[in-house]
Amino acid sequence: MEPENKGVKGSQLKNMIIKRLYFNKAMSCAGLSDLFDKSIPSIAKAVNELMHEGFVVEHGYAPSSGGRRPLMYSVKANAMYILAVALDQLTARIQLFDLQNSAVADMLTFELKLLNNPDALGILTNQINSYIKTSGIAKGKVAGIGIGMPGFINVTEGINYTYLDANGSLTAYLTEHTGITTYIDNDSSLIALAEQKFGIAKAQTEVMVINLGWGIGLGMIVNGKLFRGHTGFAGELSHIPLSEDGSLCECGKRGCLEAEASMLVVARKAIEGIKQGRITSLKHNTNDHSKLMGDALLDAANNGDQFAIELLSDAGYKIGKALAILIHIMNPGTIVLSGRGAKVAKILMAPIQQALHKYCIPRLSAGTELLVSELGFDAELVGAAVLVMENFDKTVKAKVAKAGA
Amino acid sequence: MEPENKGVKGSQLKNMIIKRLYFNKAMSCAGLSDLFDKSIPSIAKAVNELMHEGFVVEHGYAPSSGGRRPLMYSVKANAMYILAVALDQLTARIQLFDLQNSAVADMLTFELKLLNNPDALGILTNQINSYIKTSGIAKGKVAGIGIGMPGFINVTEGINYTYLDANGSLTAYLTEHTGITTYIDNDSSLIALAEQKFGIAKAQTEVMVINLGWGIGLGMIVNGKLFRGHTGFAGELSHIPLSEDGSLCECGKRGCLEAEASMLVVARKAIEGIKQGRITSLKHNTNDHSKLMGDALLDAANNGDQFAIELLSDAGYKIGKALAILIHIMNPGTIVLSGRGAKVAKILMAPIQQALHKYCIPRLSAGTELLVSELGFDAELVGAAVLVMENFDKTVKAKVAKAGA
DNA sequence: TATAGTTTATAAAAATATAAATAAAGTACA
DNA sequence: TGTACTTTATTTATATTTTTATAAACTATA
Repeated sequence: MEPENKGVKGSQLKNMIIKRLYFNKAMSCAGLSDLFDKSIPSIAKAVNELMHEGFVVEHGYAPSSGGRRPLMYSVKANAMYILAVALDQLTARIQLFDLQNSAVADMLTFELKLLNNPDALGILTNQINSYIKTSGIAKGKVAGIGIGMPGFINVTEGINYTYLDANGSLTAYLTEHTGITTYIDNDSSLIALAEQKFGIAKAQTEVMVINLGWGIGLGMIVNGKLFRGHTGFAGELSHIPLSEDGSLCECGKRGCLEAEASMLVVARKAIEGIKQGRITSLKHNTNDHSKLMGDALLDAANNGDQFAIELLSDAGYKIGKALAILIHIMNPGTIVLSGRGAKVAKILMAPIQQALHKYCIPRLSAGTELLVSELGFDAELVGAAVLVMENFDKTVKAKVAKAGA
Repeated sequence: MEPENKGVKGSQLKNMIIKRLYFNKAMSCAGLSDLFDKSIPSIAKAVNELMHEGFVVEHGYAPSSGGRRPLMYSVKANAMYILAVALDQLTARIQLFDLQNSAVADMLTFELKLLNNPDALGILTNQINSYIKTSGIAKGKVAGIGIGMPGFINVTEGINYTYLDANGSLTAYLTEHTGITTYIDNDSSLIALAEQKFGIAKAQTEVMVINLGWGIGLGMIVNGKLFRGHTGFAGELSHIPLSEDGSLCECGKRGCLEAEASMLVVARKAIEGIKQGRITSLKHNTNDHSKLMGDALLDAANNGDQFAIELLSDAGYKIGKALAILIHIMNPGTIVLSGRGAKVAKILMAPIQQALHKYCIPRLSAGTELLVSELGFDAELVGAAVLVMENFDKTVKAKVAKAGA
């Protein structure tokens, strides 16, 4: 009936090629042929069409590997754009990227309280719309919106059961009110995705990414893909029973990692210590609010404050014990320390390694590399952009407005 | 050059269909078309060829779902056979199955010590060859040999680094000396595979299978597939740090699950208890050997012996604590208690559930079903057969001798 | 510096798979 | 009981994809 449905299969191959060229810098027809298990003529045809449509450009010749040099192709950076959104409990960040993950507009940061805030969704929608308008980029050229946020999320339905109640699917709501296909996922999952696609764990297939925030999150890459478990709760590292006699956790149990080693708990310990007269540069920080103290504490530790380092080392050892358990079960190739706390990761490394030596079978810990994120605080935004392109080959919808020369 | 290479793609589709019909009892052309994303004519052609070749037979009409009833097809049971081998430290089992997993020859059981036994591989090879000969089945009709065994195994290379040194690839050796393509895998992994394909966890995608043997093994099904981790050590549940002050484990650490709750440890505790004069029916069992005591203990518990039940309950509670950790990290849909100890699983269930209540976040344990294996001791053999058919679509080799009417 | 061997690219012919049309066999409901 | 709607199966014409052959560009080696 509809003529635009013709050749859906062919256009799917083209979408797969765009997606691949987004993740890899450049590829040859031969490489794509191997990857997709399609003949070289088929790939060449699709690539040529994509060039004419303005999505792909030639990228020069790669060095020979013993024969004729392959002509490389890469995606045209400004053929499409991706809107990335990163939310935490209090703050929202919005950033527009091109297809080479370069920012094409200044990042927008604004306060957005998620908990018990019925206005939050409306504010977010307006901010997204006005941000795109200000950027001067046509909506038709935005491939999608990716959103990372805390809470328990049903990815396929696009529902966050904890925050931003949209009376149904949050992504459906945003897709309708922005005119751009929207995807959401858990913040820790997106950080993991970013680290595996563009970060320190690039191309690794078994990666555990620790999101050191106010809580302790875990994003799991299993078999090269995000793993969420049967009901979406996988990676609840923060509430495994670590010790019998630990302090009481908000979840009602004792000895949880989060109740012993999260940045929030460390900050509270700092406040307590100061009240009891501990000598520390944090003393001058009269602020009694845990989260502000947390930020101050991280900086103090990096500046050599002994009390701050002591508190972090204690937390690190406990994190290490949890990682030992994780290594035994998952045998990951890589563990990445990421998130807000990544900036003190170097201080955490020593006690973590110490705990791994004590609690890990050597042949197991030997197979796992412990690394610190280089993306840092940007990881969640990058992950949100990745989320959009991860879904790009599944989009059956009409392709983004023709790219033009 | 070689004409038999022609149509490899088409024959691969046919192998995929045979594999699918091995796992599902019967399927229609429409169903296969959906599954493989191929057109119905393509599937119909392949199915008809397979019928003429004697691999597939009609299986009657399925009930209508609102339209014309689909004609179902199933694999011809005696078109091919599978040789399954299950090894533990001391005993070997060999069994020949048809494509409907029915035994077509009596099971062969014989002593085979794996540790420090240079003759083991030769004996096993001879036993396999003579078993097939005795069965009267032509070697050309055996699709493959699947072997499950303890030890650290490199599946792709077919090497067991712990036992049965073949001076290289064990599977290559056996393939050469039997003339039948051979595959090996870890015993716990194969038990998991069996439970997911033909056991209590059929068609589940996130399954953790506990192999309650002399040690405590874990086979992991993630995303519907066996998961082995980055270097093949995933699922080392038995050596995670459970408590700070537990007894010393063979691995050199303290508080490991295996040192607290394995059947071997429970048996040792029983021997000790008897020496200290505990009242128990096991008293009459003068045997001081842990493994024999273990078997006696399982039976005594099932017969209501209070001392045996007490020991097992204690072990069960510790296993439950470990499962709580596993649930937090993996969020599996199903946990199956399988292996040698499965016959006392009902006794273990109560203390395990008790531990889960104590150590698990409710919304997590609510998503996981705890089940007892129905395959029992046969699981490893079934898993070994499954292993062969799992690889059936990857076989590029000349197909098994024509099935004939 | 030839020569043989690789790898990549392109154009034609050949093989293959799919969509569309049609038929067959059933359900659901007025 | 008949009509409309589904689902499955088969045939044919069409479209697509892959071989195959050929050429081009480069490496390695005698």
